[in-house]
Amino acid sequence: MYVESAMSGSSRMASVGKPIELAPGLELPGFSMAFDPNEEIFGEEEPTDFVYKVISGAVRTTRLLSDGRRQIGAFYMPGDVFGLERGETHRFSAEAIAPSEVALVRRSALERAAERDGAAARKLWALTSHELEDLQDHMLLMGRKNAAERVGSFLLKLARRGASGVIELPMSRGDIADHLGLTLETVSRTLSQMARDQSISLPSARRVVLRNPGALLAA
Amino acid sequence: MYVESAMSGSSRMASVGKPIELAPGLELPGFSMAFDPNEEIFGEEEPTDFVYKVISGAVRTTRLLSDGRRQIGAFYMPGDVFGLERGETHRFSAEAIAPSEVALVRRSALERAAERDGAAARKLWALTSHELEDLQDHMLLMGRKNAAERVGSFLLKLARRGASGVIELPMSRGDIADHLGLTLETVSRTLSQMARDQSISLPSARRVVLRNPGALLAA
DNA sequence: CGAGCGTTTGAACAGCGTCAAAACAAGTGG
DNA sequence: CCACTTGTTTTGACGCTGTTCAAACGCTCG
Repeated sequence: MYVESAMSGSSRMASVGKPIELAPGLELPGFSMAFDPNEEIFGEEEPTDFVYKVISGAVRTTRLLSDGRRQIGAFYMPGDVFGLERGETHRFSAEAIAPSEVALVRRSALERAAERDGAAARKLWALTSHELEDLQDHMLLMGRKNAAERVGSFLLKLARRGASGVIELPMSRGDIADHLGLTLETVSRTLSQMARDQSISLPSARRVVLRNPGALLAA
Repeated sequence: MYVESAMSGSSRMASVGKPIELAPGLELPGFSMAFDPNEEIFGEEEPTDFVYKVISGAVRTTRLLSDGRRQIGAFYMPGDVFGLERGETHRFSAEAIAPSEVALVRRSALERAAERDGAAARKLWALTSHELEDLQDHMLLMGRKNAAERVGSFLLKLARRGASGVIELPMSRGDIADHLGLTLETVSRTLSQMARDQSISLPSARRVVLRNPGALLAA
């Protein structure tokens, strides 16, 4: 969808002018919207009019090759900011994975804040920088790790944000596969194998408990 | 090597206090150094005291897994800035590929400039942002493209910067492989195949001429 | 001319992908 | 409450792409 056209009169806008905290100490006026699973939040090539933050639910950013092959750039969980780009148009599309509430801040508001306030500018740079660091880790994963190492690294990364030892997976096997550069069958097989090895347990398909995190470690 | 310790009295410092143009309209005082092929410019975990710019030659940034598997993050050609990170220590090491001259600018000088001048801060953000975009393309390449598509994309990207149709490769097959997530044998075989198909010609191992760029295109 | 790398090529192998089917979970309507 | 539908996950059998191991080739530079 294209937000500009959906904005006026949409019943899905939860509120307007609410302060949104994009980073610690960086609050800007914005509003929030609700999205259903698989609903597009913004599309590739659309203008970068907004910056987004996940309030609840989960979001994926995706990129497609002309023949349909898909790469998921990242998953965003509550508190994460996404869609911050310097160019005029998005290079990824973003979709809700689960029912999600997403906060939107106008890019123009952001730019004015960065103009006025050096500290705000630095915080925005930090957001981009952090995304870059994540991607650098991911590049090593995709370039040089095997299937078990990829899935293991993915689980460990998820575990790091969730405080408890139980990981709730909002995304499907196919989403994980398209994020890790594998097929959904390989992801499923790898998880089954890890469960057989007692490295994890799988109380249900979307729930993982780490039993032996060390066994998932690669480098 | 660790520059701080090598700086005083080094005969390799070509000059001091020279103005270095990190981005169009962003000049900062710095100095330049010469590096031999395979010589380390900075190491993983070293403090991020400098930002670097290739004057001549070529540079690679690399990351290692504990068992020696290597991922090359990017190749930097004359005019490119590298080593700009927000954290206190580098997440990659950098080595010269060919005999190279590299300009160094103190990070502290950079930070003072960004503090004073909003435009300078924005240019630094743009550098990080551009690196992020490159990496996003690379992620799609590594996650979803086959060997021929990876090598093809790599050649097309190199061709885009060199104005002429002839590409000079400063890096080895092994370097290309570690950048694309392949083995050096696969890179070599793929290039040979492309030459057989008349998509390229290989006047020498380190020189590629694009004969049919369209055939290299993937998506 | 010979030594030492880097590159090319070959043959066998393995990891992951593809295709297919069955099992499972969740929601819907009778 | 159960039968049915739909989408997701698991599992199996097989094949291909890219890796591994190995040898030959060809630059480049003493």
